[in-house]
Amino acid sequence: MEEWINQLQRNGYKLTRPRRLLLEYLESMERPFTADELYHELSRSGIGRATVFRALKLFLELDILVRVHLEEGCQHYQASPGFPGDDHHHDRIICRSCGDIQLLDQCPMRDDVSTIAHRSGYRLQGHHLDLYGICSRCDQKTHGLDAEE
Amino acid sequence: MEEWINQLQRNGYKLTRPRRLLLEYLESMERPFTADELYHELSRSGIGRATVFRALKLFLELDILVRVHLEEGCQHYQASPGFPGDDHHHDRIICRSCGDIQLLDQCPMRDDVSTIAHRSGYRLQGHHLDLYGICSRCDQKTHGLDAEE
DNA sequence: TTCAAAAATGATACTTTGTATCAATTGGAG
DNA sequence: CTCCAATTGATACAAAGTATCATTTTTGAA
Ligand SMILES: [Mn+2]
Ligand SMILES: [Mn+2]
Ligand SMILES: [Zn+2]
Ligand SMILES: [Zn+2]
Repeated sequence: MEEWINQLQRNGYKLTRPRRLLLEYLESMERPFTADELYHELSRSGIGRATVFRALKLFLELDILVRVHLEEGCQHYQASPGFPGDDHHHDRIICRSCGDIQLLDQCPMRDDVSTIAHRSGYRLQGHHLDLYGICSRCDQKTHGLDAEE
Repeated sequence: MEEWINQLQRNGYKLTRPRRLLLEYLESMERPFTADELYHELSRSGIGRATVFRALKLFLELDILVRVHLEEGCQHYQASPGFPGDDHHHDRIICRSCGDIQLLDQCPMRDDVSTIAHRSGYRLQGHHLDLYGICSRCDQKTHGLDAEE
């Protein structure tokens, strides 16, 4: 929270009432949410729809939020599990049951990715990786289902 | 094309005039396109907007198309560089300049991904990987830019 | 070849997600 | 405190996609 506020101000953005409310809500939400959810939750406080979308966009840029590409589309967001301002290299693991996201503590890419890319005629710049699975919490509830890989 | 039509009928879908036109267009398009582009191109032939979206969805499911998550959103599509009906494990490399997509000939994941996931408390089910870079064709045009990793 | 059932279509209206505009408000540097 | 750039909320709009439904096609069995 403090970190988020610093992140805002460090980049020259003002800490406004709407933004503070949004950050507070964010802090209390452990699970992914949609823009709509956020809006309906906070519109009581007088926050406008446009402001919600503006803030989401800004928070994504500042790495305060991450977007979760669930199957249905791109409309879910979650507080970034990483630290704002780090190198933006976020390999993630996402729970297919509850949507929870964790950052991987190490990049599971082989050392020769660059070579593999080069075989396809590409000069490699970066990657985006999402692992999918079941988190331990959900695993306990649902017990023994499909495994792959 | 033949393969695509088989893929449709094998799964019990009818080969209709709109679908044939869409597949023909698909075949002729090497670069990613949007639903809108597709619609405006084919609406002259009397194809409805809803049909275009229905077909896109179907073709994605049948692995005839892939969706490209370019920065702006999820709205681009391209003929699948893989074979319909294969194992659906498509690690890709995408050109940041022209949007071209190639499938990787091998999975660049380390052998111990599963273990890495387990350290985060997850039972691993699969992954989605996109490498980003510059294809050789674009590389020749734009010459010497930013490299990462 | 005909023909009926199921699948698919196109028109239309609607929803969701997001952006542009703009007058009114406010945060925060000085 | 004051002032101005940044931000806001309202409104209108656009893009992306879905639900409904009466009409048309496809296909396969007779
Ligand atoms: Mn990585
Ligand atoms: Mn892989
Ligand atoms: Zn979970
Ligand atoms: Zn290229």
